[in-house]
Amino acid sequence: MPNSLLRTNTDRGRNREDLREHNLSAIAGLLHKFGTLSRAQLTSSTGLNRTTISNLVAELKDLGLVYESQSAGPTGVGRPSVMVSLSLDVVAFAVNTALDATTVGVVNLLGQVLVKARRPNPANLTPTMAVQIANDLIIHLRAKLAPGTRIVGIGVAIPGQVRVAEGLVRFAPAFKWINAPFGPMLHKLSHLPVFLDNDASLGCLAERTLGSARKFSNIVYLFGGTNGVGGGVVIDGQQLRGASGYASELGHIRISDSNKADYSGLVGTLESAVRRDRLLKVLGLKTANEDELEAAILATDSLEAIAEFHTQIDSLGIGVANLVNIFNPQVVILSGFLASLFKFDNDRLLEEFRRHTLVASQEEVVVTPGKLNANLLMIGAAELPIQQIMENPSSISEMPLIKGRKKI
Amino acid sequence: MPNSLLRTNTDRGRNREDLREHNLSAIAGLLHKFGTLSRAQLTSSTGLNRTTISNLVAELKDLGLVYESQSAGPTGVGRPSVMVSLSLDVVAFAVNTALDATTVGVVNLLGQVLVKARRPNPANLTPTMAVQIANDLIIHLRAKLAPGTRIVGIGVAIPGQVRVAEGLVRFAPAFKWINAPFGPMLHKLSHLPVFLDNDASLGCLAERTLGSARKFSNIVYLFGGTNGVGGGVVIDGQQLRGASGYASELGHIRISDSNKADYSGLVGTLESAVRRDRLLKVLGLKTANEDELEAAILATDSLEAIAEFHTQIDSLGIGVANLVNIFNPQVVILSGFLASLFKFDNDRLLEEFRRHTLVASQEEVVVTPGKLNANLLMIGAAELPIQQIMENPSSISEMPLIKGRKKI
DNA sequence: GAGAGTTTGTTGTTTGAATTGACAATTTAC
DNA sequence: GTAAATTGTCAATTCAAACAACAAACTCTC
Repeated sequence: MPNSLLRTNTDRGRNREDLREHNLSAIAGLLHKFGTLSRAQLTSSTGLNRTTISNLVAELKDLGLVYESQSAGPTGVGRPSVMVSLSLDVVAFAVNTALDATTVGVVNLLGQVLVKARRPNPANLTPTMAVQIANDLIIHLRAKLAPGTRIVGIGVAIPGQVRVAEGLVRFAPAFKWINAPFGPMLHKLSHLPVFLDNDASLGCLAERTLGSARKFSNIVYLFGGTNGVGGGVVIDGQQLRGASGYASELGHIRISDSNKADYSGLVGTLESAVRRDRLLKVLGLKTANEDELEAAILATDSLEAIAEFHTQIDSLGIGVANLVNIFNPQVVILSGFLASLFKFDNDRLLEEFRRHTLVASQEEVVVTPGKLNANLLMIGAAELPIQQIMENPSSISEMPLIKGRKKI
Repeated sequence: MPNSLLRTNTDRGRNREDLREHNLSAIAGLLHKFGTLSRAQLTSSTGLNRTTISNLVAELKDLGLVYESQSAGPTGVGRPSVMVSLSLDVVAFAVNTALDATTVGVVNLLGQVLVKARRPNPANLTPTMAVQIANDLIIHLRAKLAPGTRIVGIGVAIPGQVRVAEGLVRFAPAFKWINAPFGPMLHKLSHLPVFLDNDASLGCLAERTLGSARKFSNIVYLFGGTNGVGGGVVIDGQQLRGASGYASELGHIRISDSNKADYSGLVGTLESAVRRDRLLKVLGLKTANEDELEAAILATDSLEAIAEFHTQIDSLGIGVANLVNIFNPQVVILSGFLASLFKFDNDRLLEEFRRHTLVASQEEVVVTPGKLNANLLMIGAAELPIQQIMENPSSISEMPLIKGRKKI
């Protein structure tokens, strides 16, 4: 008897409905990646017939997911093709529950952050309080949405390990949460679909959607922040999540015999060797935001500081090398203060990286800093419900619509 | 304009033909995983209609990929369902080009190795010679195949890095090959579809098909052999290959500050710390096959040997921990002499592993030795062309068929 | 052991998503 | 201004899956 553990979606049969949904999804996905495309481009990209594209686009239009417009400039010989774009009236809420504050943003399908709201968190934040604050901010922002706006759900970035499928925060050291059912709780209050993921994984998703990884489908992403080093991995366009959703804990791979511990108590790890607090210390800073820290790193001429940079860069090089050997990605993105270290001396980092990788694996890899900063997690978190819609376009009709007379 | 780098198969539209092929593939895939299944089980597993299953199975039967039979025992209330099984007349060639010899086997869709042939390799084996030897053995075995047998292709296990999509051996240190187009060369001689992959990845594939990983779809596999430590990874049922096919070089992740080099010249890696030659040395052996080595490991009471085992086990524990943090798999399979070390003291290995993993990630992981030994690479290599057929069942009609009167 | 109840296989019919073919619309090239 | 090229649209066609109805083959009950 087939075991549920084993049954994957490739084993499931498909019917005509699935076929239709897949093709709608293919169009939505192309538009999400490339922005506006002509119906002719959709035809050649999907390999479907002109008539079919026409039909599918009409359905997406009825669903309110896309709109059509005349092509602007000259398009060459022949009748100009109709341009298709993702609707601007469809948005997702992005929630970032961080140590100091909760931020909620409204993000549209293009990844543009339309509005943000922020509220400081009290000390000893409990899951219940965090969910309450997030929901308050959502209600606040929701009231501002224009009539005709469709809400597709909530994406939440959590600094910790998340069981993605259940929306469970398995362990968040910053808050000392263990097994907090954040997703179901927020759903109960908001009555919206809620999706959770680890913050570093969402940073990766953001860079993939709008940042340095846009052109790639095999990506390793490393983020260095105040809570340590996290990571995200994309394999053939799919986010690596693992069996329970805990995968891509790239900061906790052991790279050294050292007994220095990281924020989770593991010794000799990448996170224990590449530390923001030690950078602040050698630079004589107490606190600094990302830009300030980077400016200080690039400006200093303290030998002690530079020695510390070198040590950390070497460790980072080893970490990157390990990940390249393991994943053979097209691109490695360094974000947060890791990007600053890279900018300080990228030659040194690349040299150390090359020294520890197999020749073949390092051939075509690009190591590059991240492009997004300010709204990184907003974009990444919003991407979770947005991806859901892209995979299942017709489900948008069940999502809440802001009522009232639509402005023209 | 859509960039070819970005266009994935999810962007491509599907038509009725694709739908049909997917459903044929779903049935073939289920049979490949579970062996014989009834039409009723296929109906519930795929979610398709009885009529449709009947129709699809009939087509697979016409293709010669499956056969039907009466159910043997009692099946409960109601009319007994017809049993469907994969045909026994469809085979693949498996080639293992190793340092000492080339082995070719004939493997059926059930993963059973029907015949094998082996020829010692000369010293300084060139790619041309290796391909020639493999093809000779294939011709030899092909002559023995019964009339009515369908050949679906050749799978080749290579000890080195392989650009899978092109069938190129990028680097094989054992033979000192660089950029050998093994796949195209063998195709030219044999006129059969040829698929190459790294040997450790194929070991993983074999354990997944018939061994310890059968029930899992998120797998980390580590193999220790005479050429060092290799690995394979399966994520949501898909083999990890990376951008070029070089991924899952798990032996070359750096875990220590040590300057000891591995077989590829990288220092401080898992492969440099867990070494078969040092095991042989402390055991006073010159050579040993897998079984002999394992027996010696489990039998010795030399304190020096045990100390070496402990050192290697600790390193292995760290390596496994890193991989669990990165991949969050359901199972970690240790194969080759790594399995012997595990059997020597699994408690020590598991303890070291747990000490270096995050609590959540280690929760449900099973660490276990591999189950297959003798025909590991035969099964894994054959799986490459077989998977191709499972994904594209109707393509089997273009594969060569042994002519003559079929025996009954 | 006969009949009720259950499950599966089969046949003819229906449904609907993609395709095809023909023609109209709109641009560029000469 | 006409030819060539490309795209949009409409009616008709195709065919894979589903549906409805019935036949077949089993178990269970009395």
